[in-house]
Amino acid sequence: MVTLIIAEKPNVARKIAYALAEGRPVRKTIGKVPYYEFTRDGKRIIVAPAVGHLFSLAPKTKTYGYPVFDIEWVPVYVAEKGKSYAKDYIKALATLAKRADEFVVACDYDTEGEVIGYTALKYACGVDPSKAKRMKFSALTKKDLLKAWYNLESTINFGMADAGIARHVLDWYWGVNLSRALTSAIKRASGKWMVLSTGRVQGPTLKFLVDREKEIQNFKPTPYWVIKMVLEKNGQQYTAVYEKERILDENEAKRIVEEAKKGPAFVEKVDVKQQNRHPPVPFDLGTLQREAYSAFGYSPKKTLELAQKLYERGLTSYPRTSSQKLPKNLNFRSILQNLAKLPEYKPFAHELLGKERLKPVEGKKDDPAHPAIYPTGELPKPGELTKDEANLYDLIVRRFLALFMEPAVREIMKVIINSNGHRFILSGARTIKEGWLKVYGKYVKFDEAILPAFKEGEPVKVLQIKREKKKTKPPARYSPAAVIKRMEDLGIGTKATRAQILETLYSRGYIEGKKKIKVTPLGMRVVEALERNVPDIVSVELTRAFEEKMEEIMAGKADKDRVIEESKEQLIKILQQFKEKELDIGKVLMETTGTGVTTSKENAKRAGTVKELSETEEKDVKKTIEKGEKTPLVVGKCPKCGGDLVVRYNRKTGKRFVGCSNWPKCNVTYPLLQRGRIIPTNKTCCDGAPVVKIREKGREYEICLDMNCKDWKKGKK
DNA sequence: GCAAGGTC
Repeated sequence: MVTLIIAEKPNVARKIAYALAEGRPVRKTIGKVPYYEFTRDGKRIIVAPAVGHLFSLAPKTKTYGYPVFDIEWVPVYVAEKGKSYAKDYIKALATLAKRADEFVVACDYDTEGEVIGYTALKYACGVDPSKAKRMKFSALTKKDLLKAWYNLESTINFGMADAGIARHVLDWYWGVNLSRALTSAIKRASGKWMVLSTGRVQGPTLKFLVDREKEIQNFKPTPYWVIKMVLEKNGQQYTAVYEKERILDENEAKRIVEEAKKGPAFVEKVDVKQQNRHPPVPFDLGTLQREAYSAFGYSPKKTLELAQKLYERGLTSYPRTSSQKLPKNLNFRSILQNLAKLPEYKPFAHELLGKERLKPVEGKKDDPAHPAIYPTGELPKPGELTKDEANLYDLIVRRFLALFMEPAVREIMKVIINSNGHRFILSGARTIKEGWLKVYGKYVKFDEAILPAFKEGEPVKVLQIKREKKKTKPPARYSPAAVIKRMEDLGIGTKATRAQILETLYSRGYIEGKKKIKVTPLGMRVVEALERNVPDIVSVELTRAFEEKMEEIMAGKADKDRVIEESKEQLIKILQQFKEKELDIGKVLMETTGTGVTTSKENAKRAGTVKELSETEEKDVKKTIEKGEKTPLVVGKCPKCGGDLVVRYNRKTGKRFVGCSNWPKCNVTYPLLQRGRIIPTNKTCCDGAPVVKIREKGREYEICLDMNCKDWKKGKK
């Protein structure tokens, strides 16, 4: 009797073997693939790894046309270039399977893990997946793994496997067919062979970049005035700003300056507050990618590659994680003792080792498969790391050290100066206790604006009061790190794929610019063509729909094959229509000459149907505004233009929503629940989105108006 | 030669 345990990856196979073995497991290899042999309770056990997906979907016949739905599972190295390493792993599993009579899947307990286990059993081991058992664990500790071993599930989770398989097939159907359709369209119009692509994640990602591009192209700067007061105290000059930060009317600005100049100016109020700033949370991959971008300018892809290298050298933990929590049983002291051997970390590590209790801060996000990224305590040898690797290592180590340190204390000072009835605000801020900034201040900067002491009622020596003309600025272009964040917020892609998908958009020629991403005319046209003909593929709703289907399959409420069949029927219709218009679509895609600057109206015109809808909608909103709702309810400030966010009603549907008072100059809107009374709260959440209180019969709750808010469900309590 | 998802 020999049991073969299949792990998701080599590193996990090793951990499982060491956890389950009585004594030391024996490490052996087949080719380059390591596996482990040992006994437990008299039972002979082998643990062998997959390396992620060993099998992938591929068309049965090698034709280049579309639609194509006839696909099958093949080894990854057959379907994709550069995956030859997988060959040895499949071979090793096949060999070991011959020696085994019992099979246990021990991949990550999620849909992808279930697919990895299922396909490995079926296609590498040549066994019936329904004969295999399942080890189910959420941490790779000895305790958890032993518990999982003694409480084996009698089968793998077929609901999960089916949901995962459906996800693979649906992504393939939509992505490959529409990519072929786009490629074919441009070929027919231009005669040129040029690979175009789209998919469930690429589509919406390119779409939000295009939306931003259009906002920038259509942006009309409006002038505004800022009034400043230059004053002197103890021989030093300071600048206070008028309480209303933006004045849209020049005459009003002039008047305020003239009146304020008359004086006398005195200190009306001094407000000094202390604020605790807690250390930042442990790194999940997305947060690390953003921080490395802001600290070193590394692209998300580069950061993942560097983190992978550090992980392979054993210096830091597994990087593809969405957790912001450290393992509960991690030996913090021993890691700190090791880090103390490096002179740059010695003082911080020693300070922490002097503490009685080491309690790191943790973030909200969690990941069943892996903890947050932390230094293992293994140290790099001198000269072992490249400059980039050393930078990232330093970032990870300092973040780790910061987690255990005291909060920083900031003093925030606000001096209100009154001059002839007009108020100016002089703001100061300084760090009065460094806390964790000692170790991490290198990577995060707080403003230091130190003010002298002011007394309420004291006269102020004003040197100058002036108005400055400014212009509103268009919204900023996305950086690669900001794209990853937006994808995270939208819930598209995964921590391991987002960076790669962004690279794909670059390589297709849809976007350009290393730090400030600009959509190329081609990228604009691709979104136009898709929006007009296959709006689903540029909408995040496709992901939502897939997720719903997968939930149903997992719960046994839907049948995998039925779901696949429905998607196929839907696609057949879409692709047929696309094919009929292929030449025209190709011509649109070719219109990539000129400045690339088009108005949204022009784009809408080109895109056809979109135009009609949006114009009537626009009119409706306009009428609603013109009609003048009686003093609309203000629920907050517009995060984009500073206007008022007010409750509005769609004329046609009567439904309420929140919009910016500067419409149509500003297009910020938020959806609103249709029930209950709206009560403003003065609070904001996601990127300045207002939080409102909803009062219904018998209950009330606060809610962030950003639908993608992570606390949405929680806030609803 | 196209997707998105694992992992090296």
